[in-house]
Amino acid sequence: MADAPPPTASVEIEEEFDEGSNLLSLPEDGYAWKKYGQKFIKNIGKVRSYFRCQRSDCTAKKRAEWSPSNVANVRIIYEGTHSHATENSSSSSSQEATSASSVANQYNLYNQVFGRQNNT
DNA sequence: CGGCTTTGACCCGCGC
DNA sequence: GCGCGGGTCAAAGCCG
Repeated sequence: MADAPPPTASVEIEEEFDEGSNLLSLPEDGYAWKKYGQKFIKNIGKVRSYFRCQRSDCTAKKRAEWSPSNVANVRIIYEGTHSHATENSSSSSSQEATSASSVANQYNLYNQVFGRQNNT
């Protein structure tokens, strides 16, 4: 059986968020992501950020794409699969991908990409 | 002090 | 065959 997840999958899921709906609240999956690159794709006229799971056993990747003129509209693309549960250790049971309603804001993507909170 | 983040440069693949 | 784009890695800096 397919023990190892088929790396053939390019993009798993795409989610779109807009400020008017969630108001600067990226869907924190509860995973720890490490930004390893950011580039402006003129082909689509958008900025693309690349995130990777910090776990060594986790090959999951996260991609953030938004327009420089509309940073409120961010498209998150999840690539790969997580081999470990979320850091949000709540119910060590099943993590339903159906409702990822995690209110965990430990990682603010907006703070990572749009500008860290420089509070003095 | 450690950890994480950021930027630049380099590399490879594909298209024509 | 060459050029360009996209993607990744590395190093350094800063913050808590």
